Amino acid sequence: MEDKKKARSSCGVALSLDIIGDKWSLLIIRDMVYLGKDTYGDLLKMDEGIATNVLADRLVALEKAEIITKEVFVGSKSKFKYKLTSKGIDLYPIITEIMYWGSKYCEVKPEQIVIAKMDKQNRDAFTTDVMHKRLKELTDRS
Amino acid sequence: MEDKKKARSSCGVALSLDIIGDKWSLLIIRDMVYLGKDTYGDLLKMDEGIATNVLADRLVALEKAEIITKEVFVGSKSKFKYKLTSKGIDLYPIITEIMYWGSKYCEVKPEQIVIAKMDKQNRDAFTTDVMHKRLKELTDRS
DNA sequence: CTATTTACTTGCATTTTGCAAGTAAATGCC
DNA sequence: GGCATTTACTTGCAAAATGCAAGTAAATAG
Repeated sequence: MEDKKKARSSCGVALSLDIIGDKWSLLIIRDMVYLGKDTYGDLLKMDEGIATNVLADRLVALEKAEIITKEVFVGSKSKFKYKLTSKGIDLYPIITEIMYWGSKYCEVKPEQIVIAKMDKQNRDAFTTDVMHKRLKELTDRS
Repeated sequence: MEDKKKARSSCGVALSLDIIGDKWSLLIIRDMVYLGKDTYGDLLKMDEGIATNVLADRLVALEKAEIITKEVFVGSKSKFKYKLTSKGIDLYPIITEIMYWGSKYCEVKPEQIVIAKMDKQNRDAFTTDVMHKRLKELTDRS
């Protein structure tokens, strides 16, 4: 029953990384917030090829951390819908900064170079837009 | 000799996480950019208690990724100095966003709550200041 | 009522991390 | 010069996280 590991320290960076500092969590959040994915099946199809057991495991962990919620689809019993909480949506600025760094220093696909060329103000506006969209979905039908 | 794993995809987020998406890299960078640490010994003393072999391993990986450089101390042969490159310093905005999220949602130490209460403009200014300081050190004596 | 979809679980190999101890060159001190 | 200490690691082994292939089980579709 007990499974929360003890934190490494009380630094905000370390505490955050204890939750999302693994190989997959942020990629799951990325697809949810940016592409709007909300089912196990869709997330499983992500470009990077996450293993079935790892995805299942991460979804449980993210739910425990209150970053996502899980609910059954209306009018269905075998489909589940995963949704970001506001805590989860708030991870998007982190993802944006990571993407920006990547588009500056790694060989990313062409579309992302557009982001790299934006100035900070435009990037921030873009980020805020995506977050507002998700936050709206969240509050519209709660 | 060959040890570069193939990338999971060409997404900037995934490419970045292939480099810095482990339990320790960003904590090492944090101490270097924020606390100015530059030796193996100092980094080993970080609050979170990194293992000696893991630190050694990460330093090699970060050097290969051109995020840090390693050089001998002037006037010494048994001390090495690790320095961030500009690519490494550019990771700081990511760390700032992670710290901000942590200070908003985790139980961080009191000092960091100050950061959480700043508005975005002030946080960005703070981040830029720290980066400028490190960049200056880097260019002053290259 | 059979086939397919959806969301997983299970078992096992590989990789990464954690922990304790050991090493080895350089330096400090008398 | 010689011995303790500092500095920066390496080594060996245990535990945890990830990767891969296959299997399962309830619900839905036709």
